Amino acid sequence: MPKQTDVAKLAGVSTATVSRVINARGVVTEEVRQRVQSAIDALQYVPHASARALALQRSGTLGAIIPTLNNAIFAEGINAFERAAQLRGYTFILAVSHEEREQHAEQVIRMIERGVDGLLLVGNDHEPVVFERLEKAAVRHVCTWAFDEGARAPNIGFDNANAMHEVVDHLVSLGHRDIGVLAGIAAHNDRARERVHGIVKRLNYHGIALPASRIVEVAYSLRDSRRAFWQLIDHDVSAIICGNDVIAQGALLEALKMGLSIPGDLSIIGFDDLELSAELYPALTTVHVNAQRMGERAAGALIDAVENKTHVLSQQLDTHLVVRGTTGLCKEIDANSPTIDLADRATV
Amino acid sequence: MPKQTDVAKLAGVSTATVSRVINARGVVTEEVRQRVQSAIDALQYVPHASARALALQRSGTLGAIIPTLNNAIFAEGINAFERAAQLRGYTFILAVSHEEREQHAEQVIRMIERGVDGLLLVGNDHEPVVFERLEKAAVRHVCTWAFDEGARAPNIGFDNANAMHEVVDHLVSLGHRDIGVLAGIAAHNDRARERVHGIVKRLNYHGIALPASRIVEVAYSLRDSRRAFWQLIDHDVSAIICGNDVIAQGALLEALKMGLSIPGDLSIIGFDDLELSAELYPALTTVHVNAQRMGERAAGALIDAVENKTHVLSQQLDTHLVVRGTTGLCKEIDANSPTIDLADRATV
DNA sequence: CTGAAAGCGCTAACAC
DNA sequence: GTGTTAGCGCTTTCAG
Repeated sequence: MPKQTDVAKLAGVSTATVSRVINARGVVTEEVRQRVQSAIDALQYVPHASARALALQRSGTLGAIIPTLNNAIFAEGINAFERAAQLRGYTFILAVSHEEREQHAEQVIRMIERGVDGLLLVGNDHEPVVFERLEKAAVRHVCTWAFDEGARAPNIGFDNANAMHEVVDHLVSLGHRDIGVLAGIAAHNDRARERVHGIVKRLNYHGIALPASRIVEVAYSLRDSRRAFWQLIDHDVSAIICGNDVIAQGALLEALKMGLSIPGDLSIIGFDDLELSAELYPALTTVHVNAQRMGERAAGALIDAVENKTHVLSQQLDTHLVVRGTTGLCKEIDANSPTIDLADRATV
Repeated sequence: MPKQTDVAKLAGVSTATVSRVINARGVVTEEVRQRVQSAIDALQYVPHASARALALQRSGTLGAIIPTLNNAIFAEGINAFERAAQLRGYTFILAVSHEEREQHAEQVIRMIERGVDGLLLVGNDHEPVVFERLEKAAVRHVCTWAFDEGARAPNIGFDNANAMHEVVDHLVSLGHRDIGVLAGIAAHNDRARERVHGIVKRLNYHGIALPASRIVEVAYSLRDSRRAFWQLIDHDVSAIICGNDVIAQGALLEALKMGLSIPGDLSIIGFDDLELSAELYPALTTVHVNAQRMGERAAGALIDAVENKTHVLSQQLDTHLVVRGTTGLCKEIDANSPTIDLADRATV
């Protein structure tokens, strides 16, 4: 592989000049610039990023550590993050933790080794050592998919608990009182915990209890969700709130398969608003999350902080309920009995 | 950030010794090893990957350039590729081309700059300059999602054309003669082209023509697929072969919505066998592709070649038709007329 | 405007 | 066994 010296020799200049041309810094005669450029083209010279990173003490890379790519919502966010990074000239390094806790701290260290300029993490639930290392190494980082006031690191995401308020309000206004939850696995996952917490809190606000037996934890997969659905159905619920759309899709598919009429017999609500959710029949009522924007914002915030030598700023994104075809009036409500008017209390 | 010199000083040894301890090469007294290790822990020393790469002339990274992450099949393959890379100690660099042709050659150069030890590409349809650069830089690479004898670079994937043979045979054996195709966009996409080519060839083998009007190109999205579905339906087909499962899911959803009975009125076949396809009702008949294995194999082959200083070996993976609920007898076939017996010709 | 030279942090001979 | 030293390819003062 040709190196800068080769280009310099061929162009009859010093390596310093070649460097100036490549990085468009300092001033170089147009004539020299062209000579260098020709040499670069002729040799198909490609600069050596590691050498550059070593001299510059900046790698020009952004990293991300995510739980999995096998969930469309993460894939979408990462897709956008990568694109934004690329547009601003940064290379993207990805690590998938595959939900394995031990991997995580290890992966953060790998990212520090690689000298990433900025790092995206998912959620706020990370071991303290993770933040210590990151701070010590002065690697800017941002926790996404969550927005908590008390978080140790900057957050770019939404309030998972609050997002559930309108979900609960919606169901309650339709007369539902017996509500079940098909939640994501809570361990090491603050998003899943916060969502359940938000549901409990808001039901409580409406004077409705949520017995533990009506909360079932399930992995984010269609198959697991279909199986878990049965555990809940036994508990005589008229509506199910799901930890995300994959779970909701599983529940919907299973409900339809067992011959239930949706939303006649049962209401179902998801979270994420995946492309598919709008296309199913009936289309899924769910909470819309703009993962693409979150990815773009995270990349932008990280890069801004790096280039302006400032701190990463938190940003709260919003979510909103998209009412579609899987939620309807609770059939156990007598049509003549007064339905609760939420107008005076439902606003947050 | 502490560097090797700091560790060396604190442990009272030379940097060479520190290096030996870290890389577990050469021999070091157990006592010294421990002293160095303590120093590393005390300082929370993290080696500098760029400096290492520069000295070693190997980066310890693997790269991948893919069209998008917003298609579960790529996400799955990349997820597996990353995992395999990580398990063998390699860092993963990802670039998404977002289907933009110009980006592509540029991205390959970025990968070379980063000094990736191995690179995964999707399909064989890349500009010659891409291969030239890669060969010149001696970066091992592999083209996935395809297996073509004549390909310039090593392939780890399946034969897209051949995969369609059993699809066609299946439909023909069910009596279908009026077949439509909802194909992926052919431009810059050899996989999409090969699939259509395989269909045409096999139909031809059965003496069935496929008029151009019955081939509709469509982007890989549910929404586009639903729209395109109408163009095909006008052409009076009894079965539709889709470029992938996303397209097939869109077609299925739209068909059900318009009140068609599936497979009674229309048969539909997909490609990829996404998790969802098995869960829909009726479940989708489709071609199973093991993207996870493909990702693992690609990473393994790349790393083997790098570490053994050999060439990357091609591997052909197989696909197979999974017959589920969206394909059935062609209703236009008179039940009494002799159905064609394929037993003697259907084997490839 | 351009060149010379030092140094980024690490590894690999080669001495000792 | 362990230390010394010379780069790996690039950028960046500092002279000129």
